[in-house]
Amino acid sequence: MGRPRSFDDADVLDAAMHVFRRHGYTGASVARLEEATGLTVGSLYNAFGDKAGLFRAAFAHYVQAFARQRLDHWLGEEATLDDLEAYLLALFDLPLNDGFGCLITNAAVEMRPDETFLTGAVWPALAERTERIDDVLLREVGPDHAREAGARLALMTEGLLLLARARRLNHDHRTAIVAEFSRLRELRDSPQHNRRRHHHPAE
Amino acid sequence: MGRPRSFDDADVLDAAMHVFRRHGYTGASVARLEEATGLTVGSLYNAFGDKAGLFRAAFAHYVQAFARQRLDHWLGEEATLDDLEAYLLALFDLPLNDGFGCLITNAAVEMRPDETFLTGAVWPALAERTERIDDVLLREVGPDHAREAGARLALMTEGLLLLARARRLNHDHRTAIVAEFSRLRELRDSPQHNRRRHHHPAE
DNA sequence: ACAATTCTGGAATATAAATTCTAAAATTGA
DNA sequence: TCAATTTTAGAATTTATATTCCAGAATTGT
Repeated sequence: MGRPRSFDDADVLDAAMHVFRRHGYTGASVARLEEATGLTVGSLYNAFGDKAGLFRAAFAHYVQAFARQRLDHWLGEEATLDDLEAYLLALFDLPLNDGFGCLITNAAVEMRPDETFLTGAVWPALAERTERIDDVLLREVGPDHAREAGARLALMTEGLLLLARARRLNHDHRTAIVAEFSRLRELRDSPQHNRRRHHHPAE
Repeated sequence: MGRPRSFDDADVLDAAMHVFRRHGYTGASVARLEEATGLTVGSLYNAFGDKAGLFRAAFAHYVQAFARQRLDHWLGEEATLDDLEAYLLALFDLPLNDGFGCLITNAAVEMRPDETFLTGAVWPALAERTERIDDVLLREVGPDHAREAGARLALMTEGLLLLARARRLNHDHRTAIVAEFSRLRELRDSPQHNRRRHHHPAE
């Protein structure tokens, strides 16, 4: 049924998502997207409708194949404070800290006027991140502290990603994260703390 | 020497800065800027050169007449942790929390590709904010803790402003700020803490 | 009062960008 | 092999937007 595509969707979206991450939505010209993806406008429009459609697909790809990947890797069911710390500290090194930031955070700023995209795509992506962090905290420091610690870490995480894009992340910020986690570990390990530790009764 | 301007620069820049804050740089069309400022393109271009020049002026105006104003008000030479807390908590209420965020934070994301503007305008504006916060902390919690606390608050502050633009700021974040400051006060008031309190010997 | 200067309004233009279109190419199923 | 279908390439077009231009208005200094 017709001529088959000469490209792999995932490859194209991967290239596109990096262009959008670097240049932003408006700064990413169709010419640049052609160059980066290796496709011509015709194919791009045939496959994704228009530039906005390509962006939606690239954003969804970033969330699903990149952000969620990292969440699954570091913040799974068994994740500890160490894992959560490692998840955040990775933002300080390559390949993550390449100076272009996180597409979700960037989109939260640039796509703000597009209510539909903001609430329909950005909010869920942000929520996924914070919920995963909250899950770890709930298990590790217990419900008494998880809420406050979660909100604090949410602020710090978005701050990290903002400063990463501004190329203003430095070693002091890293130290602050490390210190934050040594404090969270104290919270976890304090004996008089009536947290409910996470158990797997069936195992 | 020629016809005088029919408008006040500060008024125009005030209107322009709000347009840029809402819509971003590219999203702010010249037509919208005309409407908001009450000037026509001719006058706008005569006064500021081009759209980029108007943006630079509006950004500088935001920093000087708005952001620095707030810093001077809350984070002066005598500012305490209470003042710093109030400075941050104001971000949760109107008129500050109008859902469009901070022009500096927004520009850090959107203007990232413009190296000249990023390093020449955004970096100094960000630095002004963090340095003022650090000054307060240095006096209040002492040099031993100021560095770490400063980095943590820098992250939290940028996180606040990011989430404010995404319309994702909620009461938990507010609680996290309040909790953070009750902890900083403990640090300040802890007797065994060998901080050097701020004195004015000449007074 | 008049020359010089600067500002204003808005139409005209230029520029840059996204989008559409068309002919050719590559495939499948009959 | 041929009809039907989809993709591809890139030129042509459209659209949106910034920018320029110019004639007229408003001022100052001489």
